Amino acid sequence: MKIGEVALKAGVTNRAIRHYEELNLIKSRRLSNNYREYSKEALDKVKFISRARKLGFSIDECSSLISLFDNQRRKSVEVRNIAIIKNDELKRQIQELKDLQKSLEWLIKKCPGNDKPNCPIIDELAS
Amino acid sequence: MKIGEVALKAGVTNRAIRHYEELNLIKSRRLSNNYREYSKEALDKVKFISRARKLGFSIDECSSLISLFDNQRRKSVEVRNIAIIKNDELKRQIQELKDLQKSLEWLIKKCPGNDKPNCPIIDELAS
DNA sequence: TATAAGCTATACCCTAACGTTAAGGTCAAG
DNA sequence: CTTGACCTTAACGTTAGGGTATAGCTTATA
Repeated sequence: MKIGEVALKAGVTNRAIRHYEELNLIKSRRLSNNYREYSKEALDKVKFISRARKLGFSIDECSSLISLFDNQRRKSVEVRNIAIIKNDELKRQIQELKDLQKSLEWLIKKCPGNDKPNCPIIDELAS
Repeated sequence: MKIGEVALKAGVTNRAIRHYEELNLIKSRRLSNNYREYSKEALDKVKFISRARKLGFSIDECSSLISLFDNQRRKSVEVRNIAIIKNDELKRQIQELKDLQKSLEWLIKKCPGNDKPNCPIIDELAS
């Protein structure tokens, strides 16, 4: 199948697929008119990448995961380790954002939000 | 004062200051040797930007905030609106990350993490 | 006074993961 | 024959600076 169909079925853009191909995460052969032709396995990989990306994995991590996906002699602990690292990163990132959001919320509550110039948010940033 | 002193006092790099200047967030005059010379007001603005960045505001948003900071006839509601938008963005982003993290955690729990190839994480991504 | 250390300048390349033109080739339908 | 949908490559834009190279200026030390 051609790139548009793969994109549609995997729920990503044509550009993303070409990008993954540039990075050697997937492969295609060429038709006589130079159009890319993808196998069902390639489509599956694009779907795999799409899901992994949505789970927060970077392209680099997706690359590792695909190698494991391809490797029938993989050890599940290898996959699990990648996931654990990502999970820890996510937890840390969430906490950072929560702290920020709380600070911002606090400032918003203190701001009268009227027509006058006096503003605790500006004051805090300028302090 | 020169760029190094401003950087030190504001807790940012020289490069960041030059970057802010390129984007017209701050200004400097030049000494006879072409070195940048900053006023105390400029230092205050760099500090302002630094704090705003740490609160999650983009450079573009910092630019708007500085305009309001400079404007003595600003309305606090304008500042508040920018902060509210950012706060909403943060909340949404946090929720997304939380959902991701929960999904990942669930998969990690289901994975045996041993020497065998069978892996629910891979299975899920490939499903 | 000469030299080294330290600060400053401009300028170009790099990051992540594509988005977005630009400019053009291919193919089926009307 | 033309229109429109789909495909191609190439290359710049995005975010917020970091890193590096090269060179000029300043200051402290030998």
